[in-house]
Amino acid sequence: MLDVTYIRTHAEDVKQGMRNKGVETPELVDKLLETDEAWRSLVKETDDLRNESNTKARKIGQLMGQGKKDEAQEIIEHTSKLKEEIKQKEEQLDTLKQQREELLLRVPNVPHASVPVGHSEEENEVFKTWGTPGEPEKWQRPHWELVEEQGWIDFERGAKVTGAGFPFYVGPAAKLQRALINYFLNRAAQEGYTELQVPYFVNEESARGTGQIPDKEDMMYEIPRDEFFAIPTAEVPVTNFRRDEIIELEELPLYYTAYTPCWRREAGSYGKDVRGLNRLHQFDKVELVKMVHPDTAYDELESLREYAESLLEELGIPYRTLLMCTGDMGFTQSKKYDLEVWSPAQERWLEVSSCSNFGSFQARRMMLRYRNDEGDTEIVHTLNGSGLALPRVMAAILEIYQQEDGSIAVPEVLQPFMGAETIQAG
RNA sequence: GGAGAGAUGGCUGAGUGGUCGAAAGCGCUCCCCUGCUAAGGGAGUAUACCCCCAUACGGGGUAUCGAGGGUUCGAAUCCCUCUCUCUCCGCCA
Repeated sequence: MLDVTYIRTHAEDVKQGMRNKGVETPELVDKLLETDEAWRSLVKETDDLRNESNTKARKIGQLMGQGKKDEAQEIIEHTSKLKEEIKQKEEQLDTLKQQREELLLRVPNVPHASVPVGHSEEENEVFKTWGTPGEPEKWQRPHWELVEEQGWIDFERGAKVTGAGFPFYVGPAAKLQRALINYFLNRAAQEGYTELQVPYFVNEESARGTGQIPDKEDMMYEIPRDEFFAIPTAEVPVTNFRRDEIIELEELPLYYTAYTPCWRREAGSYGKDVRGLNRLHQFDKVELVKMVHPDTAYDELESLREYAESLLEELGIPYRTLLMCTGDMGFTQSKKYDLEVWSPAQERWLEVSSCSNFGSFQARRMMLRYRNDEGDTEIVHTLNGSGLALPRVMAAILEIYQQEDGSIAVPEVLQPFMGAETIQAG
């Protein structure tokens, strides 16, 4: 959610941002400002009436205290019309306020000046490439074939027990996954992130806070009986962790990390894109969240990106970093990088991390604030990134570190966690 | 799951229909006093929104005492619904 005052004073920038992102129509801004104007004048009228009513009530109280019942009674008789008026105004006010809110929620975040303008993923900028995306060896197999043959990941039994996209990881694959989680969490701790263990279900307010509702509620699994949502990413509980709080200046910046499973309905996905570990309904991820001073937000985005990149470099996985163009970056972000690893068997890039700056967009909706030098409250800026999403990293390892006999050379940094240098093929 | 108690400002905690956005204490900030320390005195100290004035400062108003609704001229205080917390019992990793 953007600041209305900002929209009022920078209407043209906001409209241009919308055009660049290709969402909604700029007329939305005009309609919003109109509604806002109407709402504000009605607030004034209503508050004035309420003031009158309060003044009278106070007067009555005084008179009663002095035992002047008759005089009090006289005033009381004159209040019924006022009461009715207030009630009417309040109803109108409710409607307008709601309209204003709805319009406001539909205005996307404005892209940062450094973001390339574009309409589709083709116009994303390759920001960085690391390592050599290799040609597949003739014996090198896609990860899904290998894991099925070796019994390391059991998609079929997962489908039996729950459904498609809910695999079992068995033996060495389960251990490899745990090794990655531990590695990522330990590295995040070194980097200054505070580790959180979080609820895996959230209520509607939290989903609203990070913007899954009203925009993307179809992505989430719902537990209607208890009115919970299964988290689609740890971003939701972690960012909401400090919702409705005022953070002292000295506390900033706050870095949080959490490992969680993530559940996504991924409605409408099928075909070869979702084979194996490419896309699942349940997957594991280590998430990174930053709450920072507005002045440092874009620097924090760079360091977040660099940190996520360093994980892939330490694992020896070739990757590239994309700077997302305006049309491909999403509603809530002002700037976003995607990290993609190379899958040699599929000869394609797979997204394993997305690092975003939301500016004040999320925090405003959550009333996540800090107290500045002057003691005034201001909205915190939030960022997040994956550090990293597990399945595709695992897929990359299973392919890149695959040896001719089907065994897997364990990346050096994971060996302490695995207690072995190789995962033997059976 | 059953029975009961409760939810007030950064914290503790008063307040059961009228001048209460809320006593008091603690904490915090500024000032004064004392040669440092301790003690003491004074002032200030919630959040959001609207309006005026004005790009600083300032002034006025509205709302908020867990949330939402209701009664009343007037609600922290009375009524209803919900949420959460605590105690006891049951169950349980």
